[in-house]
Amino acid sequence: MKELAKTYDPHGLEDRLYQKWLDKKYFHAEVDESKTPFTIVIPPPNITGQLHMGHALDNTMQDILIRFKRMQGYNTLWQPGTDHASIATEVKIIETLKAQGIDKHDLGREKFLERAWDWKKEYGGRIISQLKKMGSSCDWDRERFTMDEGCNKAVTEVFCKMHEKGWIYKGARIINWCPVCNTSISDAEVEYEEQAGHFWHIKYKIVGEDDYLVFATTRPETMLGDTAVAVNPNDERYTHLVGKKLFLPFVDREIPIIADPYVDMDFGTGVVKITPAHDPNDFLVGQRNNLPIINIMNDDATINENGGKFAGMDRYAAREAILKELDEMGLLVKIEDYTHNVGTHDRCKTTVEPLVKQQWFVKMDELIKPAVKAVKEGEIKLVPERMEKTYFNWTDNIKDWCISRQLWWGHRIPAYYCDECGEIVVAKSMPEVCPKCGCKHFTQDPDTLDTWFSSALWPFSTLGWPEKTKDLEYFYPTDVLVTGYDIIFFWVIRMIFSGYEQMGDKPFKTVLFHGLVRDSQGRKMSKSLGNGIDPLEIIEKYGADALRLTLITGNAPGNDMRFYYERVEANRNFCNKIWNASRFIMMNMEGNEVTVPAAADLEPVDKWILSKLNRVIREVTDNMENYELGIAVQKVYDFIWDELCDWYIEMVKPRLWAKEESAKASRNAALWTLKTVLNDALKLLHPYMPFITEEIFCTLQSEEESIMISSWPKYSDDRDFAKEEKEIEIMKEAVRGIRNARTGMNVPPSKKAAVYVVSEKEEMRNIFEKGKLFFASLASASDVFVQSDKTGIGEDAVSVVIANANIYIPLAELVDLNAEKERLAKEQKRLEGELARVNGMLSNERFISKAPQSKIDEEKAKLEKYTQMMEQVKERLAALS
RNA sequence: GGGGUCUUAGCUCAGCUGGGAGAGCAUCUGCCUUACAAGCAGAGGGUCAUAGGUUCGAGCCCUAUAGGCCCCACCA
Repeated sequence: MKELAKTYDPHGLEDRLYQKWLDKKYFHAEVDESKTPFTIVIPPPNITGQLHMGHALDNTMQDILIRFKRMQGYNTLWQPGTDHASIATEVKIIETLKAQGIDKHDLGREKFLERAWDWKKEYGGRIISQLKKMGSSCDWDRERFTMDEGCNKAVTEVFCKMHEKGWIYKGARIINWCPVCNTSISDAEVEYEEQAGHFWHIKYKIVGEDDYLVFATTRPETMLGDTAVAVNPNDERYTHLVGKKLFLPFVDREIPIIADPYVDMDFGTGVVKITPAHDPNDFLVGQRNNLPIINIMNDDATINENGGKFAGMDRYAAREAILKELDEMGLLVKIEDYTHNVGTHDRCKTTVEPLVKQQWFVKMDELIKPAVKAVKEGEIKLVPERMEKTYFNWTDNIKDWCISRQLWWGHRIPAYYCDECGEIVVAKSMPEVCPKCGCKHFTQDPDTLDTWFSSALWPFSTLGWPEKTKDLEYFYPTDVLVTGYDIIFFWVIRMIFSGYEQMGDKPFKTVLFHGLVRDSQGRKMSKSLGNGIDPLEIIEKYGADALRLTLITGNAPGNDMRFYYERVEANRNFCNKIWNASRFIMMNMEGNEVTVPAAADLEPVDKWILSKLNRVIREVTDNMENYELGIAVQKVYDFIWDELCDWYIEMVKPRLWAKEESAKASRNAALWTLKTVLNDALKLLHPYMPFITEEIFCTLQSEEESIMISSWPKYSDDRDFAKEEKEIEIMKEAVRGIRNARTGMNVPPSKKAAVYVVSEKEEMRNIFEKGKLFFASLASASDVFVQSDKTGIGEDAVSVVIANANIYIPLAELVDLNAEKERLAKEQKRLEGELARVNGMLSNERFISKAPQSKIDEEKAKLEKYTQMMEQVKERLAALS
């Protein structure tokens, strides 16, 4: 047998085992009709990205599920890949170019894209290698990219199909514009941020009258684009003015006073200036009232030619200039401080400018219906369930999705414009002839698609769609999607409606959400704060298993968690604990051929631990099936550390030490039990801690080639030993009592003493008789005497009361009678409390009549036990006084 | 404005369908007991935010209140 090193050192070991798994192709999945598939598609990380704690958590969860199901015998596929992340990547490349003094536009589209692909080559692989460090068992042979040939094909296919259906259209709508990134963005990409601003009260002169109309605005520069001023139709203050005109300064335009219900009479002056080109609400008012739309801004948010003398100024400079002039003209009535929410671009934090522009949109009203139905009817399950509220909140207020981006890195929109007549042709490739004018020259739409357009197709595009592949037929729909709740709108919903629309079926059965990993102070980890913790550093220092365990324990699905080094350390210590326990077991197996013991050779302790393990297997499996990953691993942790290491191994030591021939069968039974329990415990732990479990497993039994393809342990009725479990729990209680009493008396562990177990019940005497050997060792006893009365025991002994037995430790020279009385008095008080509680319950008639019988029986048993113990304590106290 | 979520031991958090409050870390006391001091044995520490309600029984279910966090919408 191989030997394990003396302390656990993850270095070297992790890379070696990961390479072994790769070499053996354990991660690879092929269609196999004889097996049930279990599929997870990875949320593709951005090629700009480095592995951060969020990825670490996300991928650990996926790997746990995949490894669990693989061991259960499913044909598991974890489909990996990366995302081109159009805007994020483009921004990064522009930055790099800028550092070299190159402007994107000078470089030109083609050269720029060459650079982008270079970038992909250089950094696309980085995150993948980092995922491997985590132990992720993805099928790397199937690695995909959102802009590879297959995904491109899927994107084009979807675009054309949906356009044909009329669900993708081009139109001039008000969209969110980022003047820094120079592109439109979707509603989901706008982040609202509270900012201190001002509320400027301005007045316009009423045409033909000597009067003015006062209104307030937070963005005075947009006045250049005003095409009306609105009041509420029910506002009697202004009814007489509706239909009249106002004079708009600077641009010398007369604009109407209109009535529209959008205006809130109680807010401000009850008058709103209407700028249809630069405000979403105003745009709607404009549509209702047929107002002209006057765009006053260029793409970089400077004022355009429609802004008269302010043309060319930046939006904020124009604001200052306009205010100054209005003030000079006496039109600025007052300035209020005002805090309001300002929309910013989530990527660059620039204040977005609502603009009216021609863009491509996805019509959402019909598309969303199956996605709503699926979640409502439980076809798709969200874990935790409360995420459904968030989901429906979005679907209930869905707006059309602006999908065109004025970027270069991404899927170019398959729309072609006839150079002659401007006819738009949407097609999979450049059309030959214009259907309208017969011309043969086309120009493709320069815009690209929102990066989420392609990731929405990820669950089926990666399996070969639009081709009807076997993979698609076999692995789709996938089983679980694991992701953060922060991208539920961006990605989860869009995958769901895309799945139903393109595949006619859900993309996955369950969505398992996790929260954010925060720093120890609860702050988001971010570059600007510099509080990010690099998972690779943690792996370097503590090992991937310790990191994985830290990310999974002590937090519930969908909840944010804080990251503490102390917790990683504690989990590293657990690694060491398993390592050493395994080392101990193997040391003792050395030179012994361990065989399956005869049933009669198994001692009660052996049955006790087997029975405990059996239950842990059932519970852990249940928890994992229900995605309670943290609870599950906590149970394995407790089982290994508390039951196996702190109790069972200690109980079994004397049997392992015994060298006489007559003890051989017992030693073999102990060794077999140790090996069996360790083996199954390792299996239960493997999904969480793949490296250490593999290393030990392979050392422990050379006949199996890897734990990751071994079978998941199963609960078995044959391993349910209720009687032995009870017996050993009684002995544990006795041991604890003795240790407690000894500590209370300040007896050092080195000081051994005889222990007398006195019980009138033969059953009790048998239990202790059978466990005498380990009982002596655990209770620091020089000798253990099991007897039915107090023969040979002096009164000056420490006594420990357990149900149906009294344990005496004669330590004449050490016993302080007063302390002993005090200890017993304390015990008496505790029992009094217990009895009061039990009696209270049992004397409550409504409890007796309404509580289930099992609960009543339970309480009755307790009453009996405590009554009996109380008698003994009283007796003992009487004897001492 | 709408919705969600949290408030449990000094700290960070678990606690599944209601049936005697748990973990890790920290603190205190003993132990280098031949797997492990990254360890072992023990101890202290909680009116489970507050107030009501449902129930034989509430940390868990319902209502209200207070405070924290988050999401969505956004009154110009």
